[in-house]
Amino acid sequence: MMRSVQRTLAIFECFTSERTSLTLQEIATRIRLPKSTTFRLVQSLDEAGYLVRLDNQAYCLSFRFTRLAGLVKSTLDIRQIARPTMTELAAKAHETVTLNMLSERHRVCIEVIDTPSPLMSVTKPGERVRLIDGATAKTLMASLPKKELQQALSHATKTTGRKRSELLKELGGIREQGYAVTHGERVLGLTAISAPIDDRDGQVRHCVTVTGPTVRLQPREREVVKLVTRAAADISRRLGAEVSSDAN
Amino acid sequence: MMRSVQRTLAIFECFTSERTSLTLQEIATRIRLPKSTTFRLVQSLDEAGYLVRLDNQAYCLSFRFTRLAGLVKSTLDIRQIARPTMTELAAKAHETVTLNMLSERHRVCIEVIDTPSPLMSVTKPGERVRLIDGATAKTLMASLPKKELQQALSHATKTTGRKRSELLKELGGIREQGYAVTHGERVLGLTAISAPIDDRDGQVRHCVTVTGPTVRLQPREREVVKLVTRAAADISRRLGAEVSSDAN
DNA sequence: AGTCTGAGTTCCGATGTATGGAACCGCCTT
DNA sequence: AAGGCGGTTCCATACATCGGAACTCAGACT
Repeated sequence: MMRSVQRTLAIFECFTSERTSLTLQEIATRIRLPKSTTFRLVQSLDEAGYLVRLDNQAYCLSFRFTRLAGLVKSTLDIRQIARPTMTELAAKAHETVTLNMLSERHRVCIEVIDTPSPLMSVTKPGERVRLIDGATAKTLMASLPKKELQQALSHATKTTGRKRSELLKELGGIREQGYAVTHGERVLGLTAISAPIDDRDGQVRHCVTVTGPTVRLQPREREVVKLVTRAAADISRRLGAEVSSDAN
Repeated sequence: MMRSVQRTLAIFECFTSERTSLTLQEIATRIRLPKSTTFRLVQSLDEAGYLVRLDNQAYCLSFRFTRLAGLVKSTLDIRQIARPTMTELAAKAHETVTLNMLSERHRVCIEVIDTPSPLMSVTKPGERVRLIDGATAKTLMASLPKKELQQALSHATKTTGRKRSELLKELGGIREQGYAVTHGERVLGLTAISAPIDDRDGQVRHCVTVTGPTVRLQPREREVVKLVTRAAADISRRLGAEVSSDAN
C-alpha cells in the first residue's frame, strides 16, 4: 500500500453520515497527520474537484462521487468480489473455503474454493442447509435482526433440544468476537471457522467459512481464525462497507 | 496539486460508462504512466477496496463509491459550489461575475459576486431576463435541446427581427468555441463574456458571466475569455462533470 | 511440443516529491 | 489587546516513489 494513496483515501473515509462536511482541522485530526500535510492533500482533492469547499469553512465530498458511483458495475456481485480473497485464503489455510448466504431461513453456499487433498471437506455450491448448527449457520444467525432471530431460535432449539437462553448467549459471544468455531458439530470430524461479511449497508447476510478435518484444523485454530476474520474484513471492505483505518 | 494524488484520481477517471472495467495495461495507457508505476497505484487502490479485481483479469470501481456518493451533501447546490470559483474570477477579472440558469424560457441570475467600482455592472440575484440577447442568454440558448431551441428561436427572431438561420449559426459558433461575447447588445456600453457549465449529467443549464463596461473589458477580451472559460470548467468539474485530464 | 504474445509482478538504485515543524495571516470573540 | 480558530506558506531534509528491465504465467497460435 502506497502511503500517498492511503492518505488520500483516508480523507474520503473521514466523512460519515453524521459528518458530511468537515474543516481542515477536523480532517487533520481524524487522519492523524499534521495540518500542513493534510492541507496539501485536501487542497489537491479540492483542485481536482473531489472535495468542495463550502463558504470557506468546511469541505465535503463532491458530486463527482455520485458520477463515479454510477460507473460501478451493476453486475458486480459478491461472488466476483469475494473470489480473489477466498482464493488467497484457501492457499494460506490449505483447506476448503466457502462463501455462504442467508436465504429463506437456510444457509446456502454460493461459492467454493477447494484445496485438493485426500481428506477434505466437500461442499457443492448451491448446497442448502438448515440454519441450526455449525459455525456457518451460527455466524449467520448471530447477526440476524431480532424478529427473524426469534424464529430461527425456536426452530433450532426445537430441533436440537438445547436451551434457548444458552444458544442465545453463544450467538452473542460470536457476534462479540466476530467469528465462530465449531468442532464436529454438524458433521463428525469436521471443523468449521466462519466470519461474517458486512454488506455495504452495514447488514450481514454473508459469511466466509473455512472447513476441514478437525485433526488438521484444530491445532491451527488461532492462526486460521485470524486468516478468516481478515478475509471477511477484506471482502467487506471491497463491498464498500465502512471500515476503521487511519493513514498511519 | 500533489502528483501522487493526481495520479490516484486519474485512475478513477479512467473509467467511463463505456468502459466500466479495465485491465492494468489499459489503465496504464490511459494515464500514460509505466506499467510498474500504475501497478503499484492500482494495487494500493485494490487493497484499499476502491477497485475490485474481477477474475484476475480486469479492475472496476467498487461499491465503495456507492457508499461515498451517499455522503455527498444533498443540500449541496450549485451556488455553494460555484461561489469560491466565482470569487476568484471576480478578483482576477476586476468585474462583476454572475451565475445564471435557465428557468421557464428566461435566464435567471442566481448568484452575484461584484467588484466595487464607480462604474460597474449591477445585477441583482433573482433577476429574471428574457432569453433573447446578451452573452448569457446566448450561451444558455446554445446548449438548449433541439425542441426547446426551436421555441426559443421563434421567440427571439420575432422580437429582434433577425434571420433565424443567422442566429442559429451564431449559436452554433458559441457552442463550438465554448463561450459567448457580446458588446452592448442588451445594454448600451455593457460587455458580457459568458461560458457554459456542464452539469453532472452532461447537460448545460447554467453559465458564468463576467459583465462590465465595454471600455474596460474590450481591451482585455482575450484574457477575460480565458478566465471565464476556465472558471466554468472548474465549476463543472466540482459538479462532477466528466473532464479530460491525464496524470501528467 | 514449441514459442509468442500479452497479461501481471518483482526488483533495485537514483531521484525528486512530499514531509512536517514553525511561523504567519485574518477573522471573530472575549 | 489578547487569545482562539481556521487556513496558508516556507524550507531543508529524508525517504517514499519512480520506472526500466527482467521475470512469471497462461493461453493462443504454428
